[in-house]
Amino acid sequence: MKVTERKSEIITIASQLFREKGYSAITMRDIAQAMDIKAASLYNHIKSKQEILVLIIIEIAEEFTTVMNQIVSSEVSSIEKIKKVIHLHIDITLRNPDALACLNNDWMHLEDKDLNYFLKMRTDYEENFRKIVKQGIASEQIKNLNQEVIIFSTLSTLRTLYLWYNKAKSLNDKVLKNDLEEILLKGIV
Amino acid sequence: MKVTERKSEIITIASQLFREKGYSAITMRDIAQAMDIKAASLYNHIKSKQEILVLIIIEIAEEFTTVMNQIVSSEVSSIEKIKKVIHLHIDITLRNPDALACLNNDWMHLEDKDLNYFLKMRTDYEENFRKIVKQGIASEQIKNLNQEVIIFSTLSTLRTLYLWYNKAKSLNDKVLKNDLEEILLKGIV
DNA sequence: ATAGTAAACTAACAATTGTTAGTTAAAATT
DNA sequence: AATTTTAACTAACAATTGTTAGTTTACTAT
Repeated sequence: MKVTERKSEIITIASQLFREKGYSAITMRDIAQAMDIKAASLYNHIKSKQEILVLIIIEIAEEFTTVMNQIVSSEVSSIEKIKKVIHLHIDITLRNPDALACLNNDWMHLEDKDLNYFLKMRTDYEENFRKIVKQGIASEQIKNLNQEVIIFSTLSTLRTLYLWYNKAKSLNDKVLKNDLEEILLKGIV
Repeated sequence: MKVTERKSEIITIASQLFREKGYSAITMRDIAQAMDIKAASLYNHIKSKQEILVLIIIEIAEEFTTVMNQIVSSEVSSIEKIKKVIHLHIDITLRNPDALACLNNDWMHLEDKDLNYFLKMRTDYEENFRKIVKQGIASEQIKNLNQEVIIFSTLSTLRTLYLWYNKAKSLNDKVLKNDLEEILLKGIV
């Protein structure tokens, strides 16, 4: 199933619009207008509004899943694994901030098997992260604080990176990675 | 302008529904059904769908604004101020997780002066937080890392606390405050 | 040149949207 | 007891929604 030029234009523009007002608030006419065509013309390229959402979200989710699996099964310390997770989020966010916003805010509008597939990936991702943290606490590389609090405080920051994209853009990619690592691992004090 | 019993019921139920699918995806008929009445009956209590959104969001935003102003002008160290900000977020989140989700996800559907008012409060809030961090760096209580990265990593976690409400609920309020303080200030390593 | 394809168009649809008007029944106030 | 208020109802509206059908236009391959 080849993704044509025009089709990926739709996905890009839809991501931007979905990001601004959410999937439900954006109409096919909005998307069409942003592309300077009529709403009906969109259907030459995509099969439904829902398909656009699926294409935006699932690809990103799969990338997270793939790389997280590699990280978990790699032979490095827990701390190094967490650093890799931080880099993963920064990389994807800088490359695709709108799609990430959409993934974060509109995943619940996925339907049927796409929704289930997404939720499975999300749960697995968190479970993998939990594994890393557990391992880190067991090996005393990570402080023995409440595990869930560690997980959510870290993931919260990583998942909402897209909100700070504009500031992050003006930052050097290296500085961002470095300072974020430092803050998430060693705190601000 | 007194808020009647029934009116606050609508606000509570609407918050829950908005949280699940977003403002745009929830219809007046959805809200009515959840209250076991007809959509038209809602208009005996509220003047529009938009008014519901305003009532949900603005009250919370004003509470953040008020308390943040108190914190900034209090005579304690930067670290103590940040601790107070952490407690502020935890307190409001535990008390009102649905409204907070709504504030985070649906603020862009506010209109005209309500939108401007909200954005002003949000900017001021961030500016106040920035002041605290600046002061902390200047007095060498806070590490000299990129200021914006410190701000966004902290606020990201605090703003999405509502996502972890269920886990947080099972936690002791004191433990949550303590561990979150520790993590945000001194890191996990 | 001819035929085929890609991608736009117009027109229209059935369903759903927020909201209003007018009515009714019960509760509260006079 | 009479009146007003509260809060529900039914019915309907005009606008907007995602989508389909059928048509047209221009480029591509034969």
